[in-house]
Amino acid sequence: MSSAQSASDLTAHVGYWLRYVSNHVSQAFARKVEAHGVTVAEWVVMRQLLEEKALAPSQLADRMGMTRGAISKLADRLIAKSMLVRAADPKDGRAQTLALTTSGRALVPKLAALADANDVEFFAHLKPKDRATLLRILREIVKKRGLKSLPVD
Amino acid sequence: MSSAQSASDLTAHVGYWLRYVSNHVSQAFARKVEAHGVTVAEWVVMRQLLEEKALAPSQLADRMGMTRGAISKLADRLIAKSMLVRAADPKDGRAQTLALTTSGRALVPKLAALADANDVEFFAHLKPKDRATLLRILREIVKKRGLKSLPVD
DNA sequence: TCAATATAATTTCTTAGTCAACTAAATTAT
DNA sequence: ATAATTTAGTTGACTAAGAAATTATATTGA
Repeated sequence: MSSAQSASDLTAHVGYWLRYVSNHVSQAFARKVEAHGVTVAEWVVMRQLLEEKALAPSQLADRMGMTRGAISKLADRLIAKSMLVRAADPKDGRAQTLALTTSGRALVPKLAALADANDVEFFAHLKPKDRATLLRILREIVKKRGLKSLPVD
Repeated sequence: MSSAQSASDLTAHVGYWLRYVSNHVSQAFARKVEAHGVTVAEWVVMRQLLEEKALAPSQLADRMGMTRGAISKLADRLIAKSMLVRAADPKDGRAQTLALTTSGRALVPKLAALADANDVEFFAHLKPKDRATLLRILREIVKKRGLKSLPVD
């Protein structure tokens, strides 16, 4: 008869292992991009802007699951690093638009290579079938649970 | 001929989907425990102490992948909430030991129930075989890559 | 023995986020 | 036409973390 209260084993939870692996993967990637002077969240913004040319802060906030305040400050930092420019929207006096600078655009492929390398580092050793299954299950959860927006951190 | 620089699709990365799902799961859990006035990291500390009776801050830091400074402050908060007590180690004048109070011990099973519910919410709909495969793959990555300590957030 | 070093914990400073209050511009409704 | 409301973005107060400096105690070695 143990005196321990009931509290099921933490490691029985799928969420535990998911967070465990995910956090290690993210931290490893953070260390890689840090060498180029940007954070993971900053990288995601830059990556979005490579595809979209220019976006409103509010659109970035929605896509990334961050608040507008956070994007506002994140943009300030990237502007200070000469990676981004802020411009007034001529159509709407309230709106701003964010776009990559030339040096910002030049950095994205370098960071993308680090993202590729990080994924290889953690997942390339998986058997192709397992890797496909993992992706399928994760996408399935997103779809079934109707998850929206990428919470970057 | 597109003018876009090369930067492979973000969503091709396993790490992307892993973080996407993991962050949603963690945030959902954070909202649940918040109602009881504790954070996820605080919950993990309390959960550890239910099993171990008492631990040194340094041991908690190692297990959780947090710095000693972070544990020091986290313990302060839990002590302020009357969930934990700090005691001097009689053997070593430098050392401290952290243990649950009676109310702390009483709260753990309630939080454990929320952790169970959260896992059900996100993963119960999976086919049993998929669920088992997911767990196996995640544990395999931890083992193969020699990942240590839980980075809580 | 007692000086040098190592270890445990805390504190200070900085960073990056949230939330809520705020400012300015656009839209809606009277 | 203009008052009320909504929307876009920024700012300030606060939170929780990490890194480095600091304090106190233990251990090692000359």
